[in-house]
Amino acid sequence: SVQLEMKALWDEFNQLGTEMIVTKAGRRMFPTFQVKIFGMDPMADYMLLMDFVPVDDKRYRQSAFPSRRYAFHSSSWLVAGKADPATPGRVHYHPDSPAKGAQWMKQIVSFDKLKLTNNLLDDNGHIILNSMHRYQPRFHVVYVDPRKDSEKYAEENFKTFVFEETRFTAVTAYQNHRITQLKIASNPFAKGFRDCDPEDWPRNHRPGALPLMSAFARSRNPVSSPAHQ
Amino acid sequence: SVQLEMKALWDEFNQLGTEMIVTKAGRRMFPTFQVKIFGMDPMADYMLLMDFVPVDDKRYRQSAFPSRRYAFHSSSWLVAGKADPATPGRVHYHPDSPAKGAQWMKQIVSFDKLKLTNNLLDDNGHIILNSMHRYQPRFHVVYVDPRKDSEKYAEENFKTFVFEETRFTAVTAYQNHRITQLKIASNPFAKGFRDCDPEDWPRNHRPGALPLMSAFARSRNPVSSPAHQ
DNA sequence: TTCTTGTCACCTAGGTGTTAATAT
DNA sequence: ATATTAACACCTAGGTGACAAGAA
Repeated sequence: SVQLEMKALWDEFNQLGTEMIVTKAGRRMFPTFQVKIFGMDPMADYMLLMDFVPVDDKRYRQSAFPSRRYAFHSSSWLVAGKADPATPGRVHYHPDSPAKGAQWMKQIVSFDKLKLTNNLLDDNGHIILNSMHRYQPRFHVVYVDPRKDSEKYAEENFKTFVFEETRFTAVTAYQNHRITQLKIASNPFAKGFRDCDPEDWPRNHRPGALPLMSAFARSRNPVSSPAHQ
Repeated sequence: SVQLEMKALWDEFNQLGTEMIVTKAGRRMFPTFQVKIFGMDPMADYMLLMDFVPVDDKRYRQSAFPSRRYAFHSSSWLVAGKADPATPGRVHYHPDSPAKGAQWMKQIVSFDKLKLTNNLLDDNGHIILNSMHRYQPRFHVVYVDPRKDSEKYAEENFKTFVFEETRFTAVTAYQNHRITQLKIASNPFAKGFRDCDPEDWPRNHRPGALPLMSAFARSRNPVSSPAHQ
């Protein structure tokens, strides 16, 4: 079984409609996809990997609220048509693969080397996504079968885990200002953009104390809640 | 078979009498111990590890040249007596261990996570060394034998490689000023202490063009060559 | 009008030798 | 006199969103 780390944070993002930046060079996800794993055979070898599947066949666009000089986005999504042709469905192997079950289970497994790109010709092995489309990350565990005819057992040696709270829209620039503010508030690398107390975050952000960011986020973008569901 | 990377740099240090800093928190080696490996079974599992053995049973000290106000060291070593009691002979496993032969061979194997400490009570798993003692790094390859009674074959599943040019004296502060200058000139993290042209190093430092540093090093410490052999 | 790109200041994270103070 | 320690400025390396300019 698999447990998603930082679930509280994922939930908070998901509530606003998570967005992930894609760039030509590749951009990490935030939050990072991290899991705790239970119930492996400690002595057996496993490969861990992720892929991303489209949530629907829609292309999104920002609604045409009168935005003064393009400074504000409306933070609500409209369907803009059918999805663009699917991108090459790449897969990201966790760089420690293959490794023993004991190794995977003894600490949190973090996919912090995974990067998202919108460059169809990327040759860095990054995950290629279409901007303005929604995606569902998937996590796969593959048991490395020592038997000679292991291909025959491919089905049973394979297990997939999906956490719906990790869904996101790929974007080249943030659309929902509250997403931006939550990223700034919770990602240590964005600390330079914080203008609130240097306290309270992420120090006090522990499982159980969930909606810490709400008040702060509310004070920024006056536009109401997103319509991503 | 195993090939030492950056051999030219190691030779240059060894010629002056290599010194490695040890600290309580742990200090990396420079140069980093890196090797290219050939002739493994691509499909078999191997563990890679390093340890450090005393070169002799001597304790060293700086000679008592009249040094004005402790500003200069003499850069020559005297035997100060018998070695201190041996430290716990720790071992450093390359963090990618175990891995397949194919994985180890496809790129340079770097021990850049290895740290040296003089703290006998260290609990970070660092290599514990006695300051003012000389050490020989050793590199070991262990074949992970899939057989049930693999312990019986421990001898033949084990291979050790020693590069004498990687010998060094553990120190808490540099003793030979020419070693300091060569570290500053060749270690990117010490760039802040360079006062020469920002060119020429390490850009031009390629195997085949060896004594690039000699002129620069010569111009600093007037004291003659070391006596570490 | 909407979306994308490249550059930038500002961070995190951590590896350097220096230096002054302290320990032996 | 010699050896060790801890704080420090200055680097490498690379992850942030902001912003202005460009593209569609």
